[in-house]
This record gives sequence, structure tokens and C-alpha cells, in this order.
Amino acid sequence: MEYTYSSNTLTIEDHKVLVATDIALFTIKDGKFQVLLIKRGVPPFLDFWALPGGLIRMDIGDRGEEPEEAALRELKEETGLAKELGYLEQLGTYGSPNRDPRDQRVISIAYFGIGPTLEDPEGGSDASHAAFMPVEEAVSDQMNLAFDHRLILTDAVKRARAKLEYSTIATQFCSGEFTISELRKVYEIIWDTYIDPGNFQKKVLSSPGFVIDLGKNAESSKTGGRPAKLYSAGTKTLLNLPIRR
Amino acid sequence: MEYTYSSNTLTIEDHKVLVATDIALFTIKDGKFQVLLIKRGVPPFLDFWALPGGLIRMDIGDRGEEPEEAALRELKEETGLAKELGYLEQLGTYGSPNRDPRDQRVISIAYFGIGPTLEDPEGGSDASHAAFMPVEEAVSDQMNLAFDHRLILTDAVKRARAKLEYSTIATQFCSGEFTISELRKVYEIIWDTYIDPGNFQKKVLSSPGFVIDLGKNAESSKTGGRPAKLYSAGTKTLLNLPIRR
DNA sequence: TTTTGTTATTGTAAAAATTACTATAACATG
DNA sequence: CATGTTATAGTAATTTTTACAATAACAAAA
Repeated sequence: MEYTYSSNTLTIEDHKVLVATDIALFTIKDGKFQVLLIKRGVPPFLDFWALPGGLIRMDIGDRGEEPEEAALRELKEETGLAKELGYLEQLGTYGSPNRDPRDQRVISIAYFGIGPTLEDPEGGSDASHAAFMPVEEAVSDQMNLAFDHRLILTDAVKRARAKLEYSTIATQFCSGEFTISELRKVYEIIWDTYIDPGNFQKKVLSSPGFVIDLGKNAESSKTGGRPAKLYSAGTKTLLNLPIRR
Repeated sequence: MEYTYSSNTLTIEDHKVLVATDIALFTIKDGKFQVLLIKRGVPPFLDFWALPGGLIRMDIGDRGEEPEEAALRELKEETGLAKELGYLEQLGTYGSPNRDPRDQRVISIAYFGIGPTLEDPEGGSDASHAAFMPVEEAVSDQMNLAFDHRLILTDAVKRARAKLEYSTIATQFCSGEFTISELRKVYEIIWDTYIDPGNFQKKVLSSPGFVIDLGKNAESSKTGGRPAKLYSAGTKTLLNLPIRR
């Protein structure tokens, strides 16, 4: 990686760009796969829905922020979300020259995150509103998201659906204690498919490190039925044998 | 994504950073899994081995380069590599504040690429040398790579090993026409493991879209043995059933 | 020409995993 | 206590994987 190059017209300074972060933060709420969006309070894309995010600041820390740190800070500022996230990983960087209509070129490091079912977020600093929205709605043709956030969101959704297969991230969509049925519903909701309860149960329980038996039962539901055992998320992140769609 | 923020001391300009790209370009050469490195000809890290890469330039195109375009341009400039790559995807962005020791903060968008067995690259513009090096050697404790390139390289190696399982990228390590044995050796070399020839053959041929039968045989080798059929890379990128390690 | 060695390819049977069900357990409610 | 509901366990057919044997098709040596 070099920056020895020759240009007759530009200085090093001229090659600098602004770097933002954005988060596609997913949860399951009201039985639906949802994503956290903010309604923009400033131009460009005033009043458009957008992924929470913002610039990496150079006046935080010795030499500026870690990208992930910036993403979490902006998330908190814009949505008031205080709880710890269940999962966060880098999704990719979006850097096409025209992705931001402003004069300055801005690239964005996008993150993929999962929050457990969260209290309703509230709009923070420069967002006039923040809310979870069903993914189906957020990626629909009717919805016009700001910048290239539809692209980022569809990539994040693909990532989520793919990761369910070979990782244990589904547990991050559940609360601290959950039943196998709740875990199964995570798959059913995100994949929009039916999964056989018996086979799923055996598959999960035979995958070492997927879940931890807490040795107690959930409260029996009002609709009747045998009370389910409670589990918590296991320590392993990768499954030996995938869960198939 | 916003850049409405308040700071008493800094302007928007002060938050800008330099953006570089780096490529971990893999191939199989001399029966070994190898990565393309350059020997740096300028400080910092003078004479250190590094991944090919460089700054995204703002004086190319209307509003500066696409990141991928910059990565390919620098690859060509630094290594003289002219052939088209078999595969290229974004690996991730490395943006820790101290990853570059220079005054300017520099983040790097890293790519993961595969080239078919290539002619020996030659050092280009600002690289005094370019060469393929066995991955084992490049990631060893003995080797001190520039910047955080050891981290990038180990991430890229993980990506390569993981992708062999559920995608068809192994074909990109082969030449245009190849035998099933050659394809199997890609797996054996990159995973450093033995794979049963018979089972592998059946698995590949029963995976629709993995390879295309060219209806002709490879030349029989000097060591004897039945001549193998020739295949080319199929059109599918994802495998229905994974190849297991 | 025959034998031997080598690699490719096909076959086969046991083991493991998946799938589609069925059966039972453990509750709530009427 | 019967009925409905959900959780969990069981079971048999199917599919996939694995380990290995058998055959095919060549080169080279005898």
C-alpha cells in the first residue's frame, strides 16, 4: 500500500474522502423480521428513511475513532438504543463515486447487526425519527431509502439468511432464555419457510455448542400445550452440520 | 448517514482520510498455495513484503475511481500482472487508527482474488519487486509484512478455505481446461488434507453447474495412468451440497 | 506381446444424516 | 375427565457420505 504517485494537479489532501459507517440492525418484532431505520431530518434525502450511521470522527481518541466504535456511537445518538447488541460484524464497504450526491465524496463502511427484541427506539440528535420496519416493507419498490441504502440493506438481508445456515447467530435474535420453538420461529420468519418442529429440535440438540440447557421450563402458555424447556445461547459460533432451508 | 455534527475545533475537511485498496491475490504454483506480494521500494516499511495496493485516486474518472478499479490498477502497476483475474471480491475494510504509521490516517479496502497459474510477475512502478510466495511462508512468524497485512492475509486465507466448501471458486485456481484430479488437488493443497479421489469425482459430477464436460481427454502423462477427461468451470457459483473438509 | 505400474473412473456396501411422519408427554381449558 | 394444544421423542424410508474394492485406460519395462 503506497501513496507515492505522480499527479500534476492534485496534492495528497485532494485524494482524501469522508468515511461514514452505517448499520443494518435486525431484530424480530411482532413475529416479523425487522430492520432499524431513521427518518432523515436534514438534506440530502430529507425525510427519507435511512440506515442509522454517520461520519467517523477524527476528534475522538488519539487519531480518530475505530470504525466499529463510530458505528455504535452513531447508532446510539440517532436511535437512543442503549442495550448491547447481540451481534455485530462488518458487512462491506460501499464506495462508488456517486453514492452520495453532495460535493464531498463519502464512502461508507456498513455493518450487519442483531439486537434482541428491543424497546421502541427514539429519534436522537440529527434524526427526527427512528423505528423498526419490516424488512419486506423496507426493501419494497414503494420504499425509497436514502443514498445506496437499499443496496446495503439487501446485501445485509442476504448475509443474515446465509448465516443462519452455518452459524449459530439465530440465538442472537432470541432473548437470554428461549425455547427451541422460539429459535425455530427465527428461522421460519427470516427464511419465510416452514420447518418441521421435531426434526429441528433434534438437529439443534445434536449440534454441540448451539444451545445450553438451563434445566428449567418456560411458563406454560395461555393456549395450552406442554411447557417447553428453556435454553440459552451456546458458545460455538459455527455449526458442524448446516441447518438447511 | 449524516455529517451534521458539532465540533468546536474541526472542520469537515479535518475528518477526511486517505483510502487505499489492497489485494490478496492467490494462485497455486509448484503445487503450493501462494500469494502475490511486492517488496516495498519506499518508506514506511521499506524493503518489507506487502500486499499489492495503493490509494484510490480522485484524478481518475469524474469523481474519482471505483475502489475495485483502483485495486486492479494498482495490481497492474505494481506487479505487471496483465491477465484477467479469475475471481475478485471485497474482503473487508481495515481502518484502525494506527494501522498506518504515517501522519495521515489511511484506511484500506481489502480484496480477495484468484488468478490462474500466472507467468512470473514483475515489479512495476513503486514496487522494486513482485513475486508469489507460499502462503505458509507469508503468514509465518519469520515474515514481517508491512502495515496490518498479516492480518489481512490471514483473513483472506480463512475466506479462501471457507469458500471452497460451499462455492465453486476452486475452478478459478485451474486453467481453462482441467481434470477432476487437478480440481481435487486444489482442495488438497489449500486445505492441506487428503481427499478420496473416487468420492470427490462423484461429488463434483453430481453437483449441477460445477464443471462442464468438454468431451475430450487430457494428454496422457509421462508417469502412465488412464488419461483424464477435461472439464471447464461451470456457471453456478454456489454448491447445493458442500464439499467437506 | 505381455507384464507391471500408474492414474482415472465406476461400483458397492456400511454408516451417517435428512426427511416425513407417528406417537407420546405435559400442560390449559371447558 | 375429555379435548385441544404445543413440546418432545420415536421410527422408517430416503438421501448423502464414507471407506474401500473393482475396473478402465494408458505408459513403460520385461
